Amino acid sequence: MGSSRPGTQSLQSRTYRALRRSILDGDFVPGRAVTIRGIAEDLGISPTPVREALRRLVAERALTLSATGRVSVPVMTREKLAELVNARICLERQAAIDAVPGITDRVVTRLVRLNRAIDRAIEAGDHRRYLVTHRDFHFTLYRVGGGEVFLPLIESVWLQISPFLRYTLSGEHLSRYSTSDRHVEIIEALERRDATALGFAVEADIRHGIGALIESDWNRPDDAAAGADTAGIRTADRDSG
Amino acid sequence: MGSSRPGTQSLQSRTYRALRRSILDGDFVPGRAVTIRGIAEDLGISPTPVREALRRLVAERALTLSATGRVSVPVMTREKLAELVNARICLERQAAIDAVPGITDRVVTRLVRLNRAIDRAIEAGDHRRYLVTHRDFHFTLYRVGGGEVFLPLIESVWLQISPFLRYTLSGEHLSRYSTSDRHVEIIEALERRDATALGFAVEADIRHGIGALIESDWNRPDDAAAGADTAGIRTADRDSG
DNA sequence: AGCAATTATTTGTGATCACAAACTCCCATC
DNA sequence: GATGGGAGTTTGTGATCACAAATAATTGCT
Repeated sequence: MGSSRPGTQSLQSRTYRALRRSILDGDFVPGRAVTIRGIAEDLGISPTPVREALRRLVAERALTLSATGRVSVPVMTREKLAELVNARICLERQAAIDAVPGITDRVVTRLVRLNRAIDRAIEAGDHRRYLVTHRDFHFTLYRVGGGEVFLPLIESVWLQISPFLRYTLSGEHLSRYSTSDRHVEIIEALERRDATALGFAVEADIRHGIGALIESDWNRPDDAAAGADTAGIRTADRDSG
Repeated sequence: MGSSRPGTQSLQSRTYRALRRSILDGDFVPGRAVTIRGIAEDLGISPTPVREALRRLVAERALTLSATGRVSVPVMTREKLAELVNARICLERQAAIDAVPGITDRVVTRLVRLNRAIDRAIEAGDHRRYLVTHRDFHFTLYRVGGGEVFLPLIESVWLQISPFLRYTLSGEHLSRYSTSDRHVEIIEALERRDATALGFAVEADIRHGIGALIESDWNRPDDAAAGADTAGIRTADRDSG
């Protein structure tokens, strides 16, 4: 309504999408504080729509709200990562299984193409492109059967994991923990329309792709996290009661 | 910061909790439009914190945002309910299983007491009290092992189902589809610390408690939904892309 | 130099206002 | 009587402002 042109969507919405994409692409550093006015100035808009976008991301657990009302990128802990992996497994396995009846050869072809794109990104060492194509692969599958319930839940979990991937999936990790071979299992199960095998393949993909990193030394300090609370999660959400 | 007293929490937060409780308790009628200024006037506050609270509930999928920016209580469809039941099963089964290591006799005792309270609410035909105690039973269990990942996801699913329960769990349904016996199975599995049996018990509880209603004639028109879009879900979320 | 207290700046919160789009209601027309 | 158009009202959006709390910077003291 306050839009200048009819076709234009709200500023809050565009701000939300921009921030969300930045988070998913790994641009947000865990522990970093995010200020309303700071983003508003960067985008050249008023604080109002920025506040709404941030609150929405907080509601989706992509960002955390400190006890003082400060918004920041959450810091990962081993316990939280283990929970996130569990959540990914049970949600995405179900979403994949639900997709089976709607799978067409066209979808499988697209997944094969995306998988090749993932391999190319890994070979090129292109971290950002890896994240994008990898995300595209999974959500292309889940979108087939998933409606308006599972996809938002899965997206919330991905948003919570993404800032953490910034550290783990860089350098040698990117090539070592390649998920490509697991994706081949997924594709083969899809070609056979084998829901059970697909479920196991998805679980294996998630568990080996991220779960293997739980025990690695991912908790190294980071230069960009200076001045932030690195002692643990300060996700003292005032509204959880 | 804008709080008048130090101990007081934000207006937006209190508004959010009030609306959320109303939704969970079944006070919100599916299809009904919710206006920012309307609620603001009811609460005697400015539209600003109300807008934030509503946007948060929209982000948690408790309310839907129409293409024109109007907030309303979502209308249930068979497909969506089936998805929600699936989501409940996979999330809550996992949450229950994760709770097993932390189960103490104290928790079991409390669950037994809550189950008696549920029975009393059913006998008394107290719909509201049934919803409250039933919710308390489940979340008491999930809180034991669940951290900050599973609980918000489960809460989001419950928020989506709650407005729908208003219609189904009234009158004869309340007594017929009593979940008490399934809860006994849950308690027995907990006493044996049997995670596998617990998972099946939770799944059975959800599937028979709500899933059985999918095929019943729940889609009857409602007096209070007058003037609302009853043809289906108008959840044209502008930000899903 | 190290540390505590004080000042200055930044930041979130909530109210108010202006604007345009959407909705409602009414009436004219077929 | 049903339908289409137009004035009046309602509503969401975003900007701006005032205020208080929180953080940062600085000063003063030991």
